[in-house]
Amino acid sequence: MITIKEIARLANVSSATVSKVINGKDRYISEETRKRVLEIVEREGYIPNGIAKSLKMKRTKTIGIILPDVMNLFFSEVAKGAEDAAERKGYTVILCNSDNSKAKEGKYINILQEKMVDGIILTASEAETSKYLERCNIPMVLVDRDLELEKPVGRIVVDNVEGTYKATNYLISKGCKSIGFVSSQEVNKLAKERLLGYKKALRENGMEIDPNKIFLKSFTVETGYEGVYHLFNQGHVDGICCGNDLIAIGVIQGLKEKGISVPEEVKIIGFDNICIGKYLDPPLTTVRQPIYKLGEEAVNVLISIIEKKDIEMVKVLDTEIVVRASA
Amino acid sequence: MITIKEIARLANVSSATVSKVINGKDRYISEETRKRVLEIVEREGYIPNGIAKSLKMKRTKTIGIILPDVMNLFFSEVAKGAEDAAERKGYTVILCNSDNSKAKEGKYINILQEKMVDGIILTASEAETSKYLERCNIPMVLVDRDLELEKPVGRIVVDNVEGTYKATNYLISKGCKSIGFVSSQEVNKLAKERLLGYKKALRENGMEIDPNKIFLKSFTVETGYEGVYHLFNQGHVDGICCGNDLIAIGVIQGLKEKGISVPEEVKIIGFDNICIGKYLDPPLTTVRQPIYKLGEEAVNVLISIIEKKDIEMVKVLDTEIVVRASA
DNA sequence: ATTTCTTAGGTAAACGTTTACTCTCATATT
DNA sequence: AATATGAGAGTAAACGTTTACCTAAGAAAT
Repeated sequence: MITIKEIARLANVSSATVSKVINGKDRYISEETRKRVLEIVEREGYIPNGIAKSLKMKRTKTIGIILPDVMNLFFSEVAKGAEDAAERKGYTVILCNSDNSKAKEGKYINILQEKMVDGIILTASEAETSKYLERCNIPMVLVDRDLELEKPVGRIVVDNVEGTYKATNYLISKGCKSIGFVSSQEVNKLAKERLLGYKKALRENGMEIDPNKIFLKSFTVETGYEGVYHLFNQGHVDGICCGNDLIAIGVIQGLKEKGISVPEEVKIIGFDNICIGKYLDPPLTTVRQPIYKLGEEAVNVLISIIEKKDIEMVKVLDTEIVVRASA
Repeated sequence: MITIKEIARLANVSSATVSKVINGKDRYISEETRKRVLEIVEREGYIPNGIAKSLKMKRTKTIGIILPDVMNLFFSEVAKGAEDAAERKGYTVILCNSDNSKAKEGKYINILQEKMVDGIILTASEAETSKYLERCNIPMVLVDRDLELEKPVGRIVVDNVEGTYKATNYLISKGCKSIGFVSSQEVNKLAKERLLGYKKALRENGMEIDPNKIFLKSFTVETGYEGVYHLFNQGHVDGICCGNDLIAIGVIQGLKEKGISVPEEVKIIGFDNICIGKYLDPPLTTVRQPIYKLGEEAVNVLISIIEKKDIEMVKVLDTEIVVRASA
């Protein structure tokens, strides 16, 4: 690899001059020299060594994004939103899959610090701990899954209570009298909030909260599938509010197996609006989260923190019901 | 941030000694000194500066992965496979979405070179060019979409001709007499090969190749949807071989709208076996590619090249028909 | 008694940039 | 005539590591 010194030698100038030309700090460089240097840079195919630059400048123009699993439709959309926004601002992103493991999450936080990333976007793993996080002094933005932390971090979330509250109310407005809830266990704030919204809606409508109609395991298709069997063993429902769309997929599958028609016998509403929802059968009615924007805003806020523009650190994005055919 | 020099000062040794201890090159370090240094490292929460290390060592333990779009179920699985494999080998991955744009792809190749990644995994954008690529002298592995290149690169692909050949034969074995093909335009080798396999199967079975039964646009749900209308305007088919699963999703949706039943009236087979296929209605019969493994092997081969173990540079992975309900 | 080997650890260059200073003219100002 | 200003470019330190080479001292071998 050819270096700046080599270019300098070929152009008969000092490396300082080459550096200035390349970086546009050419106020005191003659047009002639500038041209000559640029020509040689072009001809030799010189590519600046970003590592050396980062060492000197103490910034890498790189951010890390830690999320449970990019194969998950939700997180891949967050990742895309984040990467797109980063690219627009001249940053590059390192992708880290935590597989919902605290250990892996901690390991990555460490690696990212070693790699001197300028900031980190984190969708925390499910179990709530913050040991690793508190002692990391790189700018950080939490997205989707919020967390109680001492240190100041950005947060991009939606109002989850409101989301399931609206969803449940929607089912009620459609005439459901007995509504079940299938979601993840209350291991984190997000899961707690979604359960809360469901209960709140029932309570406000004078409907009984029946533990037998609540099935909590994890945010997966399998949970939805199991949930159906659980709910229908315990009795009967005519509507199911799902903790997310993956669960809704499993629920619909389970109901099909049981020969129960959606939405005629049981109405289903999901949460997230993942991109595949509209191709399901029936197309999924759901609570839309602006997933892509979640990633985008996370990067915007993170870069504001990095570049020390001060800006609102917390953004609560809006949810909205997307009516399709499942409810 | 505390540096190695600071640690050295606190431990009353030279920074060389600290470096040796940290990196386990401690053959000539007394146990006493080793302990003392390690304790101070721990106590002070020292994190090595990977950038400085990379500059000196001329390697970053980072690889770049360029793919069209992580939001696409296929590529997100490739990405996951790649990231998992990289993590196991102590590498970190920079994620780049090309959005199928040559310009963006070229830009990223450049950025990755500046960031001094040790290697690049590339799923080329659709249009075939290699200008940028030929002049990049970083180890590279092509995955999924193969490309003619002068320079030596790794390649991880499946036999696409065989894939659609098997798929079409499967439809024929199920009694289809008139088989359509909906796929992407022949902009790259992959698309060409898939079309070839379809034609080959028809030819070998003495069936006519009818251009009206072939609709080529892009590898998207929309193309599948449009394809149905195109095919049924031109006449009638009783089986459709799809260039990938996303197209199959669109095809099924289009057929539903037309009130045509799958698989009774028209049988559908996809390609890829994306994770959502089994939850479709009807569950999608498809040609399975080992998508996750594609990413995994890409990283394995790439790292072998980087670390100069020599190894087979080209891997052709197997496909297999996954029978579900759509055909 | 001299040489050689081994253990323990230090010195300082090098990796490829950026940038605060410095230097030299030439021109403008007093 | 002396001084200030500005254009144009160079010098060298610094960023935080790693590592080839050096030193010193004690043990072992000759």
